[in-house]
Amino acid sequence: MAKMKEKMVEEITSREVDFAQWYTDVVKKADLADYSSVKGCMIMKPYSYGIWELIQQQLDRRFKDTGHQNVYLPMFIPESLLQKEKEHVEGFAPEVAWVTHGGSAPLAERMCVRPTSETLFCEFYAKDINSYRDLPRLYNQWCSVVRWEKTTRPFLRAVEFLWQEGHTAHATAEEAKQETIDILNTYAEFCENVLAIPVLKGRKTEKEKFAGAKETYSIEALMHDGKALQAGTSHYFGDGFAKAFDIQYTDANNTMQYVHQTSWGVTIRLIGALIMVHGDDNGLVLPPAVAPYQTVIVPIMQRKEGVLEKAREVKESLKAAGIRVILEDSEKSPGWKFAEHEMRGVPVRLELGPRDIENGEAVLVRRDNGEKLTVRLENLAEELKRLLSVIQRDMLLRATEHLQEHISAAQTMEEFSKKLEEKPGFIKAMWCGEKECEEKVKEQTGATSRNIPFQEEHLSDTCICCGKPAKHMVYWGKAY
RNA sequence: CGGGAUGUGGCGCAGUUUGGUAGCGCGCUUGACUGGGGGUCAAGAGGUCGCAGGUUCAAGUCCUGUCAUUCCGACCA
Repeated sequence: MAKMKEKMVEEITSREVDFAQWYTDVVKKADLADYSSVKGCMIMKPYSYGIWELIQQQLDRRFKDTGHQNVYLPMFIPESLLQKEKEHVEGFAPEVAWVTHGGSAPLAERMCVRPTSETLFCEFYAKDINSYRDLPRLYNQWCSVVRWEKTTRPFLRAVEFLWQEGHTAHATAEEAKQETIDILNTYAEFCENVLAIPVLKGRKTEKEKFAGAKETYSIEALMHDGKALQAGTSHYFGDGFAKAFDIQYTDANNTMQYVHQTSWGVTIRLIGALIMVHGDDNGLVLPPAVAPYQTVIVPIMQRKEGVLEKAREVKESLKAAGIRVILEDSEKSPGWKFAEHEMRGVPVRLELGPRDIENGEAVLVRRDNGEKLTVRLENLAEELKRLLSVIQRDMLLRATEHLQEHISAAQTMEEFSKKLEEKPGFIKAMWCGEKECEEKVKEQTGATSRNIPFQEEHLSDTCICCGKPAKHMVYWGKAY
């Protein structure tokens, strides 16, 4: 592969210099988001919303294919409803926004703006489910939620953010558990095949579990700077919520039974992950599957007769072939256009000038590695489709390689700290299962338990922290 | 929520130390020449300095408060 040329965009801080600054620079320069006057609430501009729409479409199709249906529930939750499940309230109460007035009149009961909708779904399910014939209920909703976070960052942590939340009710625990795992697998497959982001699947420790859940599973992704990002979660609730909200059904033997539930979600944080996994010093790099524009046509000497006409013709033919394409026909110089669309991460640039037209060719330039190739105009759509799928594949390969290279194992706390320092990433280490040790590891190394994989390796017999017999192998890492 | 930094045309900044009525670059508008890596020239438009008080003859500059952004921690998707 051709080596990417040196950094060509001065406005973007280099990743090596200051990764955090690089991130905010990319968010701005790639035209993804802007700030609003409310702290932590951002404006998703057309470009980032376009990415979100592609994420939505492709995830939604997966949900529908597995029998899920979309619904929409209210954004307000009366305080008494939120209070019904004890652990759940305790987890969310500190960060909810309260509505206290309707117009100028104080409300009899204050309501919170949903931080998540378990309680609303439960209230609904209690009415909606009567018989075993009503089960399973496989609902999902696309909406925004509000959590009054203290520090915020675009896409990674906002006060209001877009997400999908699936809420399902099942007749048996086994079925609900299966749903939890199925969804986790769907998320992982989606991340890899659509976002080109490899993830580690596993179960969360007690400490990191969702408020009110029996079990929480997550997919964890590794950012370019070696920090971990929880990219999605799937929870198994057992019948805890069902008992708190009295969600019962009559089974085939005419006896009352509690349902078993799950919930699961991914958010616009995935856009943050895309930025931090694939981006480089020239800006964003988007995998073709979620690029609002997969190709940008840059005409050269567009005022010369025939150039723009040909460019438009090419655009239409690519569009007809199902490729998302944009024609950059502004009066800006070609160099400006190159840089601009590099910042925005458009996977392929198509250069078309008088010389190319005369030769019946076009120049294609890959965003991910800078490689240039010349293709015949008559094969363009076909070649481009092939190239886009190659890019999609190469991006996943590169990210997978980066992930593999940044997973290490540690036997002692000293080794743990040293490895985390020298090569930030995931650290595999044994753990006794005690919360105290988890906290101690965090205190001493800054790393938290990310998850426990389904296939655990046996690294040693004892806990890395206390030396007592180990129960699990845990992936640890510094997290966003 | 604690610690640091910042807020001045659309964007990035200077001016604040020593109060005297706002400046630069980019961008924008119009025109011409250009065009294969952020073009050139010319002519224009655009801001009372985050917001609210206060001190003063006079505040971008000093004081108090507040809001927002950003970085580092603690909390979370």
